[in-house]
Amino acid sequence: MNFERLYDVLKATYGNLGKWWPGDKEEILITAVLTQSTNWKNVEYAMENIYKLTNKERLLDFLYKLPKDELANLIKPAGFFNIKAQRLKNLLEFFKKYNFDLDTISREENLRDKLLKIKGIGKETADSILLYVFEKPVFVVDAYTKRILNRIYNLKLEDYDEIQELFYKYYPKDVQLYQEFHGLIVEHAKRYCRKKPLCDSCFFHKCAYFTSPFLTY
DNA sequence: ATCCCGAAAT
DNA sequence: ATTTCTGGAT
Repeated sequence: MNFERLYDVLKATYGNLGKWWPGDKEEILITAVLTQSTNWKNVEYAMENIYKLTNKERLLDFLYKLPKDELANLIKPAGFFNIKAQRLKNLLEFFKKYNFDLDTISREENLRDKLLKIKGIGKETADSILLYVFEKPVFVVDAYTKRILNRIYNLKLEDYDEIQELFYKYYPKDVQLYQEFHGLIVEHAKRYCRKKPLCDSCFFHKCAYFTSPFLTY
């Protein structure tokens, strides 16, 4: 199967995921950190704890003012809570400089580089924020993306930027497309393309469009 | 390569 | 009981 058809096949399989990342912009900002190497259910538990003490309108300002150890206690179910509490503090400190005005931040030059300077915000988290919060046409690369490229196309790429360029080369820079594409990749990886792959029931295993000679699963 | 961490998924 | 989770820093 041609790489440029991957999106259509995934979409035909899993349907319309739309924006896929749940929550409003302020919420996505927080969950982008909480979900680092953590399953989504535990992120929901952490957000539930937070919303016992505040509401969506005051979310960012509330977390900014909350002492770090209290924040760590709230987000405990999300794991890595001490590190993530510090990372959220670092992130919120950056946003505080703009009075949490997302529209102003969105207009900043070299926003990706500015996000990457925040300790605890790596390429994947930065790009997730750019794509789902600021709605920039940035493709998010994650471990699932690497796994799927490896298993379906035998592309053993490790470099983040190189993988990102691959998607930019074959797909138009479109926010809706990238938002849904990343979601489709995650959903497919969670359901079938796991570390221990479920190839027997995987769609790609007997996909009529699949013609790669490098099928490894 | 290892640490950070709890909890779901298997 | 063990593995894995919408990573990043050291």
